[in-house]
Amino acid sequence: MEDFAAASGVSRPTVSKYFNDPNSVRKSTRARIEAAIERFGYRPNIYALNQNRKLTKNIGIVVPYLADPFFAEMARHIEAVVIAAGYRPILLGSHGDPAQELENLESLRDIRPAGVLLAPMGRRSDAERVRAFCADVTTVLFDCDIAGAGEAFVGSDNDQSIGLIVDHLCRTGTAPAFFEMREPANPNAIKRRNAYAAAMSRRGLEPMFIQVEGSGWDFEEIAFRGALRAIGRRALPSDTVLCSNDRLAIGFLSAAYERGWRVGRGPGCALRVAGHDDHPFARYTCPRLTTVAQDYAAIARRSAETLLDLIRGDSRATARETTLFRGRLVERASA
Amino acid sequence: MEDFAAASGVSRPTVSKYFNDPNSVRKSTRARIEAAIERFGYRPNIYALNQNRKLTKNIGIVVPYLADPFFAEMARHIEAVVIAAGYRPILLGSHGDPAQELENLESLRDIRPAGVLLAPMGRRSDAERVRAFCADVTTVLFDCDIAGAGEAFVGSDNDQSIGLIVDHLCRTGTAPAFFEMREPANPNAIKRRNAYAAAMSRRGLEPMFIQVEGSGWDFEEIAFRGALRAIGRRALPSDTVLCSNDRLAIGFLSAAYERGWRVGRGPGCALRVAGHDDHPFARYTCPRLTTVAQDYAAIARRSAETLLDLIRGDSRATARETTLFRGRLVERASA
DNA sequence: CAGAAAAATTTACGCGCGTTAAAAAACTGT
DNA sequence: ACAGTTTTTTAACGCGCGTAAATTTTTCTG
Repeated sequence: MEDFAAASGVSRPTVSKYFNDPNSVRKSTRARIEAAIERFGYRPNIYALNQNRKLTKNIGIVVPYLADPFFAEMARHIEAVVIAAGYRPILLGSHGDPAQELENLESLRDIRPAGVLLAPMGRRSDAERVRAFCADVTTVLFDCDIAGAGEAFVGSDNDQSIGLIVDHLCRTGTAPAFFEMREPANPNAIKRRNAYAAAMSRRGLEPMFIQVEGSGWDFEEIAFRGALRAIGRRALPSDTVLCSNDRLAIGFLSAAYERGWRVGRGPGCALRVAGHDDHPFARYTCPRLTTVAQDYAAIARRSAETLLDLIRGDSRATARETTLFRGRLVERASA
Repeated sequence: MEDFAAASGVSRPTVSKYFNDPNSVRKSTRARIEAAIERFGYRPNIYALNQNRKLTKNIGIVVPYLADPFFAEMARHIEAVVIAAGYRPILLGSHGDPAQELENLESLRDIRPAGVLLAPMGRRSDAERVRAFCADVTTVLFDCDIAGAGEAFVGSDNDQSIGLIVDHLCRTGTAPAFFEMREPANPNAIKRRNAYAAAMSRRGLEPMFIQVEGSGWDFEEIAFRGALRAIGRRALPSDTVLCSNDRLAIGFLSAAYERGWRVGRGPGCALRVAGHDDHPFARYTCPRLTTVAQDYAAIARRSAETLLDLIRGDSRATARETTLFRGRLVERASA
């Protein structure tokens, strides 16, 4: 920057000032600096720069698993909002590993982020240390909540969304059985399980569970194997199956097809299958998956804007806020 | 670090030395430092640290689109290799935007990476400026080649893999038509098109193309719409369709199902569909997708190790090397 | 125990910047 | 052309570290 300043005939502090806000310097000097940029292609080192700024423009985004299109999509939305607000997103995936999650948070400290948007891994997260991080860095959680961590939480209203789809399924056919992992790593899964049970109870019906074994992030495979066995044993308690999430539904549909069970609501269909989330691939399953959409855009926008408000100091000191967005029924062919 | 050194009763340069290589200090001082780490949880700031190291341990990884599970999966493999080698991966996705691709490369400069692994976006990439970057930073390309850019390229042998699947399809039924985007952004698509034409020619057959319109990264949607129309018009030149990649195949299968065309090779099937890549979701389509697998692990390993060799100076000055891995036929139910 | 070798300390500079305060220069209106 | 108001420059310090050379301390060898 020293050399660049000399080359552009301006002092270094002025150049620094320019990069901090081009409008803070006189038009004539701005022109000189910009001409020099054109000539030499100089740009300040963002990391050296962040070392001294009192407030950086860095926003960390941490998701549990980038190879899951749900999180990839969510991250994509959030990054767009963050960039539009003039901040700099740093996206980190934790590969489904709680240790990596902590490592990601710790490494974020080094860039002194203005704030962090964190989708925790869930039950496997080290809640204690996540809370400790949130105490130091302004953080907003999304998708998955950890009690007492972060300044706010933005997610989906599982009660409402599960109610919605159970409603739809009951209205259009047999009451659904609930297909899920026996020991899900995600608190949302627990909430959905309970929401399902409650929805059934409201109708005076006994909840029916199909629980499959498995752990890790290979949900489709877990569901595929589990469904294959359940269908093989003819152990389905209902001809309608509500899967705890779309990735499980994708595996389930694949298994049903494999077994020759026609899925859908038309005549000749043996089974109805529904999911939850409106996963990017849900529209291309066979048949196309009926599901309840999480509002990716709204969750992304709200969580990012909540964080930005906190950073800007517009809404300090208020109590921890929880925002739950309603799901939207996406009626396709599978149920 | 100053304070930490004082607290642990050791000088700062020694602490610095310790973090550079714990074995370079005496056992007794190592113990004192580690005790202090235990007590205070100190860790050096990775960015400040990289500012002065002559050689950093940073490896940049840039892929065109993280929301595409193919790249997410590839990145996952590469990160694992890089970490295992004791380096620090920095993963950046370009959101399908050439400008973002350049921005990612430029921002990588700021962390002075030891090297970069780049999967270029393809024809839309700014080849000139990518080459300029590669001239400054040791770079290995993977998945998609740009002539003259980087020290090496690692990818798939499209000739071999397309030959393999065409072979399989011809041996087990009708010769395939080739389903693709009319103007693909990816050079691999062009190679596959040519490989298909060549494979057909070798058999004395006329190549048959089904080309759909569309641009961007929403391949499934493009294929879905295109296939819907092609099937609707009964414009399929063959009862066997080879898709240029699995994402197109996923869309195609969805459209075929929608139209009530049974896909597979058994009796009662109207259509066979095959893909290319062994996309993470290819095993869960209905029917499960026959495809030719790219060797994710091998490509990841080879590209990372080629880069690391270059960094370590084991193999400088040699000519630009191109490594193509063979595809592996994955015979599932769809063809 | 002396002497040699190894390790640690001291001192100092550098990376690429932000930031501040005081001094100098460049503009504004008249 | 002048006082008054921006803007810029100068000078200096700081961030959190790596690194190098010279010096001192510790440890090892016999």
